[in-house]
Amino acid sequence: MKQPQTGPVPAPAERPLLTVDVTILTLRDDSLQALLVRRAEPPHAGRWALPGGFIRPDDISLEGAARRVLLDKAGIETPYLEQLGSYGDAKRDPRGWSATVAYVALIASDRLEPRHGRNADAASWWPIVGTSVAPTLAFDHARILAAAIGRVRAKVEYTTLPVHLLPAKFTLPDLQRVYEQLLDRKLDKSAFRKRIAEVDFLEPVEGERRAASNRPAQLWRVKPDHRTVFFDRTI
Amino acid sequence: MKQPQTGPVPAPAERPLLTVDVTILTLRDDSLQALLVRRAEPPHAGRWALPGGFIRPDDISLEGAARRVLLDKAGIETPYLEQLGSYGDAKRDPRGWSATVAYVALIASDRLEPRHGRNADAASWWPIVGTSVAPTLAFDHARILAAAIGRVRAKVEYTTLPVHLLPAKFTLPDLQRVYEQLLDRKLDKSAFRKRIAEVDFLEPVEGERRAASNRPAQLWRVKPDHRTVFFDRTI
DNA sequence: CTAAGTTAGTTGATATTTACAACTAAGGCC
DNA sequence: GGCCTTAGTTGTAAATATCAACTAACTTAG
Repeated sequence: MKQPQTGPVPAPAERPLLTVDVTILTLRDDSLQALLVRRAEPPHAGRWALPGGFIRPDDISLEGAARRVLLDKAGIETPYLEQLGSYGDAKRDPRGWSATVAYVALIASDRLEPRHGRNADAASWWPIVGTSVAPTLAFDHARILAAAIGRVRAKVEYTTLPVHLLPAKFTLPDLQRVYEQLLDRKLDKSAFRKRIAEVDFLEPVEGERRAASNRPAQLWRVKPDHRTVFFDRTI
Repeated sequence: MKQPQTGPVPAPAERPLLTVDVTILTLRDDSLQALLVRRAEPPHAGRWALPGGFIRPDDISLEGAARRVLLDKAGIETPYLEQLGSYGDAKRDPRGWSATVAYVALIASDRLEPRHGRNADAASWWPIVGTSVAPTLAFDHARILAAAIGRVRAKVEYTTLPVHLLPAKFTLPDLQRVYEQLLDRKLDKSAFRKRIAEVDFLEPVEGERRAASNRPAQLWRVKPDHRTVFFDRTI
């Protein structure tokens, strides 16, 4: 009666717990920040944690569950969402064998709701310092957060991902500043613009420019069908 | 009684099924091949599938479960193993809400056991054509396999990952041939050697050379503490 | 109304890297 | 010993990156 592929279906009581946890990042006050929620119940009651939750029978998919969590905990809809990886072992949750599917989400600060979903009081934004955040996090969330930061920083080097941290319309100097903040180094203006032009994912917002007490800058938006594109070289 | 972080622990019967599935790749007969097992039991009885299995209470971690599956199904121990991603939704398995954590494994063909573990008769190697394999696979395994191939091909461009498809000792022309096979294009010899030298992850096996009816080539091995390294540029 | 200050956007000169091919090296084979 | 083959290195032209200077377009001060 052997079943080479998977073995028999495990009894319900032997099934591990399965959750999703989301690292939501935004740029506020010139720093990268993550949304954390304070846990009300044990385990780790009182500790800050990544917004997350158990997979429920009415979720349509893992990504759907991540979107549900994002909407419940932060009132945030349809940001950039990418799967980071899964973390699971017998010990990470005292309630039993537990696995979590971690996601990274990016959102422009102008798209944040004034009130963060239904649990606004328990949620707040924390600046990222290095690869972590000031408070001690619940479970293995510090490790997950560090991996999320690492993923984002790595992708900044060779993709257009940072556009998701900007409003719908932005200037090229805006975009360059975001790259520079995330990479923590200065970029050459002409080389930067050449890369952006090469991958051809932006279109000018005709007639609109951002005025200040200097030469106004052209406004751009991402082309309608845009997905994150990769540069031939690093930025 | 609200629990902002995760909600109440779901009743055992509401917990999704959780599996690991592994795409094991090797280079045999000058082609990239994946190990598949034939399913004996429903669902999808008779179909070929990625080796996989349910997470069991005695597994120590997700990666541990992937290693167990690899050992059970293919008699393969400690190859290169990397998490690919997770796939889960309400419909992918008729038995209920199901998620799988997918892994990619690479192994040198000289490390394959003559008999593939305990279910040798039900397991066999299939050449990769494009991004898939000849038989129709069970569940969503075709999609997972395609993602695994894509991941490996992408990483070949900018990492030392292909060393894991070679025996412990190999020559630089051997290594270049592996890169060329995976990338499906010719590489420049001097540029290739420059990249390899830059990242400095190989050491010569002193005194040993591979003889043929021509100039013998230096044998190399990866340095003891080696992990996959990234090139500054593409290979 | 003009000059100064500031940031946007472009251009060009120089240094570095890449691509390509030719070259030398070292073995077996006849 | 000459020839064939593959290993490994070197050199040169073309492409690309780097760096800084330049022009452009606005506001504000006087």
